Amino acid sequence: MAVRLKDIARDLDVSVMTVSKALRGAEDISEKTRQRVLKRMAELNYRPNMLARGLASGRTSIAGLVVPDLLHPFFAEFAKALNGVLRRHQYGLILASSEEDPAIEQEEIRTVLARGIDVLLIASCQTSLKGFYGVEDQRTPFILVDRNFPHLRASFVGTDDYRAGLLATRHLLGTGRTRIAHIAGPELSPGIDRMRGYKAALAERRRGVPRGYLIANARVEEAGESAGYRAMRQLLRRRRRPDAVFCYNDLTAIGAMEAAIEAGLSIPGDVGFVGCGNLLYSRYLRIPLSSIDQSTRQLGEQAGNLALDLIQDRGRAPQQICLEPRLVVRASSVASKQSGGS
Amino acid sequence: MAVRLKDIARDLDVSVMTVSKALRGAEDISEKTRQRVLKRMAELNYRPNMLARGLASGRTSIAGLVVPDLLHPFFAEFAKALNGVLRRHQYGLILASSEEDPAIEQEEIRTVLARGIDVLLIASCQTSLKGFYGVEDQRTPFILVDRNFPHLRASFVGTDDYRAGLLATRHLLGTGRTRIAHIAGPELSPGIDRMRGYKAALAERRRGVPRGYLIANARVEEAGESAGYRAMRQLLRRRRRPDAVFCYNDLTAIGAMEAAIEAGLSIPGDVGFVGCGNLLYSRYLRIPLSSIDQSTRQLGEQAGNLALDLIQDRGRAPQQICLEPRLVVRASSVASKQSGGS
DNA sequence: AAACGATACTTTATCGCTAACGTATTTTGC
DNA sequence: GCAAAATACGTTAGCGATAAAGTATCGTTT
Repeated sequence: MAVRLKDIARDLDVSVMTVSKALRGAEDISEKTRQRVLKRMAELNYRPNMLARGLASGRTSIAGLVVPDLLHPFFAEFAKALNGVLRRHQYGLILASSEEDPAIEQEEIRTVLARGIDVLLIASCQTSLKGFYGVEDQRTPFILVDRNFPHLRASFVGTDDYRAGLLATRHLLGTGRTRIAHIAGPELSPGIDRMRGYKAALAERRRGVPRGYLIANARVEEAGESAGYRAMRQLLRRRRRPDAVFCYNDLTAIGAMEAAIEAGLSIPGDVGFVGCGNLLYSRYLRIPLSSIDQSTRQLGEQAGNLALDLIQDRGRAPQQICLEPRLVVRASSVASKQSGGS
Repeated sequence: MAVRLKDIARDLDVSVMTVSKALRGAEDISEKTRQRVLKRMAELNYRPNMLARGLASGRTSIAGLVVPDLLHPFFAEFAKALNGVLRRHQYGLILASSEEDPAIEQEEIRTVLARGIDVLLIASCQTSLKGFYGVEDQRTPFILVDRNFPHLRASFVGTDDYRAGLLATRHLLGTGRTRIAHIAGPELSPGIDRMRGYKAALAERRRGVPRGYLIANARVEEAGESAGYRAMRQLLRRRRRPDAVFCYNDLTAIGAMEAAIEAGLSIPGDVGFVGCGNLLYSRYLRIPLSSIDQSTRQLGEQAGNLALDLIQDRGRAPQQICLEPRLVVRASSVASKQSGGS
């Protein structure tokens, strides 16, 4: 079996407690004994049993992350950055996916909590706060990621989605488009706020949303491209077809552009597109996609740092971190541009 | 605090052990008592403390996964599928990334092992077996994923990479190409085997590898596209430039195609490309990419099932699961095709 | 009716580690 | 030179669960 404190204690003829203290750098240990202990630990390749430590100390050095979809590049990138921060602080990451299903999400939350995680990060797909009761009355600190609940006084790390919608739509207006449609996301904060931004940008020009130009698509997350494809087909059936579309995210935009190309339209000539998320691959697409960059990596890093802070100081007030979105212009919205941005 | 067995035992005036047995469906409990216990558990929303259970029973219901890069769509897709299988069996997943660094990998392996995982899945970036000593002499069963060590008698789940290279290169030969280059991957089993397949396909036509047509790129994984870009630039400097390139993976191919387009070449007219991995986005690229599909999702599912099997039956002999690769032809290699495959 | 076995629990002893307190031994102050 | 304080270690008592073995209670068998 694995080496235990007990083994080292026996070897050195000291108590288990002395070894434990030396390991964790406690104060009341002589330098000499500590060195003896550490030496022996190195020889035996000792690693503390984290289950036992967690059970005894109440801290596991594990963070839990619950996302709707691991495969979605946004969450993959987020998870990677988060994991990097955690690793550097000797923290582990236990991962769960809700598959965009509120019921699974609740179950997964309970499961990871039962594993004694020190902090929970969650990109929730709950449409109401109801589903959050389980988390709230736990002692475990938690951070909402990407999707916020306006009336929940909780920590949040995400994008200013209202501004994202604003920037995207302003950009399309700025390129002279007049009939701008929006393929909206699910009814969670990002989708709602991006739509609000879209409407606000139109309102700045004293415009409203043209009838039938707002496509709601509750299940857009699950099948980004195909939902985008279907939504675009719907838009193309309008009497006056739009000359630009702001899409909830890049995957949606990919599908929407496919539909446009299939219908024989030229991009960005006949119709311009802007997505959101600025996925790694968006620049390599058939028509490089203009997008709103969310600084996903920074989001992951900030979330990691906040998580560590919350563990350190349980009493700390919830903190809201909202990164500024940034427009990246590529060929899908502006003719002259071959490619651009990062 | 959370509800414990002790609380339920007190409420029902039975011993903790009785409650524990009722919970786990042991035989020597009366139906009546079991129902009483389960009822009370439901009322109190009881969840067993998995740390305590793990410590006492030696089984944590957690699998560990160590990958080189979470962001790489192959591993993201694999992880998603794996996680799906595990979730359905009430297993958790603890995730670690080696960032393609053998030293970090070893550290992460030790870390996850110290957390008492029941099984380890690992896509290793060790170039030699040396780094595997730590895993081998543990009791924890493990599965090699994607990257195999030929002389290690261990379980493996991955692709027949030799055949992948063969299929890709045969396809390019079949479209009448005569000067086929290869941008190779790192010196791990997939890279080595795909290259072997490439050479074998050429040999079938009594051809060798033209001088300078084989670009080795040790660090290709870390920065797929930029490495592919650089490699292609190198190929374009040859006196006779290649008329086709088989790329180690799709990311490499994306970068390589960028370089070709930048050099004013037409794809697939002047030069054809085939990648490997068939990423979700490969069909939406500027020029839809022909690729070798690895059935990544199935890989994840099979790995999950094998992992569960290994936990059930520790003595079981190592099993090697090698899925058949499948060619997906798109516009990057054949002019007429607009798009194809799935 | 004694013996047996099945049934349905309970008791005891860990799992490996840590928090909190306890106790020798040395150092310090005056 | 003696008490108080500091130093360095040890003891005890869990954390919340489970494995293994122990014990009442009962119906059955012969």
